Amino acid sequence: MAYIDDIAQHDGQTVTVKGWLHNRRSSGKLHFLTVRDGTGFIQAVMSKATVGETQFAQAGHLGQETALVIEGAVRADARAPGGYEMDVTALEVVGSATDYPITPKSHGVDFLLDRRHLWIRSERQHAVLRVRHTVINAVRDFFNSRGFILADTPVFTPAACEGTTTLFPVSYFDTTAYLTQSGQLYNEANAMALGRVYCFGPTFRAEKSKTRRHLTEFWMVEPEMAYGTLDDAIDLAEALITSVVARALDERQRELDTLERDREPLERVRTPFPRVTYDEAAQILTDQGRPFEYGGDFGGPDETLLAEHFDRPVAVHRYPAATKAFYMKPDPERPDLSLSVDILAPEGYGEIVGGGQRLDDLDLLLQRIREHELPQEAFEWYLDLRRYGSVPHAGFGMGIERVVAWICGLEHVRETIPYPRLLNRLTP
RNA sequence: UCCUGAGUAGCUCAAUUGGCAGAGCAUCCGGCUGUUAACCGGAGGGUUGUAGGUUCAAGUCCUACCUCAGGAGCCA
Repeated sequence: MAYIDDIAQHDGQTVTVKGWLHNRRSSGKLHFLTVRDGTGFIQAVMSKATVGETQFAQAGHLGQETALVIEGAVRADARAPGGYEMDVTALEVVGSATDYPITPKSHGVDFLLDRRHLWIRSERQHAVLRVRHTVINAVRDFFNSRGFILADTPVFTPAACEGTTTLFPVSYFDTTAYLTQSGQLYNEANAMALGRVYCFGPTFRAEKSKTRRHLTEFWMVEPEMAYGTLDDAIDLAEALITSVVARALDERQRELDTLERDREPLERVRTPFPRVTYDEAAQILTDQGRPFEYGGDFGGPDETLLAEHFDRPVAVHRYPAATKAFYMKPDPERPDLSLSVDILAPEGYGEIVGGGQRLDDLDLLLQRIREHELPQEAFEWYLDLRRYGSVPHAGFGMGIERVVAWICGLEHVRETIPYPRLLNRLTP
């Protein structure tokens, strides 16, 4: 028994591989069977002279995705796509397959998404999901090695936390709960308890967005640091992004090749990142002749234009307070600005990080809650954090799917998660 | 919610001015001892998204609806 991924260790040996038939080509008295086992792909060569007439004929009728076990000798061969191939001595069918819908030719997005449970068997999807795996592990290792404590926040949240328009309501016994759209508020409580913390889980937004950057269910990692400042948050985000990209480049070369990803832009991702204020960013856009109203948030095309100015991710900080959430701390030198930051990925992948320093003053926070017309009673527990030993603190959220889409060079974030949830798609 | 575009064979797409419904792949049959989305020969496969309308004649023109895609707003 061997896995294709480490087939090179078995050169010259006879091994058994358990997998599925990915593709088949025939040439008279030879069958070329591309077999996949989840770890990789290998070409198995079956000769009529070796296996005999009956088995050879049977193998000629195997459908794509037939589950099978093959036995054969491993041999290095320059003609084989993976550098190695197997000379088949025995083949056993474990589960048959006929008329597999995803053929080796091209398919449309809708067709593939309807068959996402099968689509993930393809080579490109293997590559993307392996990169995702590496990104997630790199994120966890990054925080774990720096003394951050994983403290996950609830998925069910009570009513009316941040305005309900983008929240998914769910029936919760005799009341209504909402699926979380951020672990932010609980993260702050956790930071006051444990110092430096992070949460990492799915978040939900009922936004009616149909763009290549949006999912209704996506995974977000959110660190929060007690006694942290805006600059600390930017430093941390910069180090995190750099670390994750380096890890993907190091561990997933083969996958990035499969995806035909140009590695050069990723290799430029090193600290320090350029940092510009919102005002400076607005100036850049104005200089580019882009019609832009000062005081508003940047749109998708604005972000792309801004990112094109730099050779690596760019941190845009100090957005107008009016565009950001009620818990953002105002800049002491310019109270109309907030101590906030967005980090924009290159190549049009948009905002991958959003965060900042939080409001730690009780009276000002109460005022903001009133200004945003939020129900104070729902925030009493959050206000307690300012009543009992309030300290400066900062953090951010990073969207995993956007990071994976950027690293893989994909057109759309829907391929970065096994089962994407989109505006009009809840199945499979 | 708004803007733009697209729905034709299992899949990806053609079909000229409104005039016989086509190809490649997949499937089935046959051929080929080194194929790389193999190739070669043959066969089967259609309520042209749905419902109306105009016309001698509609895949093609008109109306409504449905589905999908891309984008805007909003966001990670």
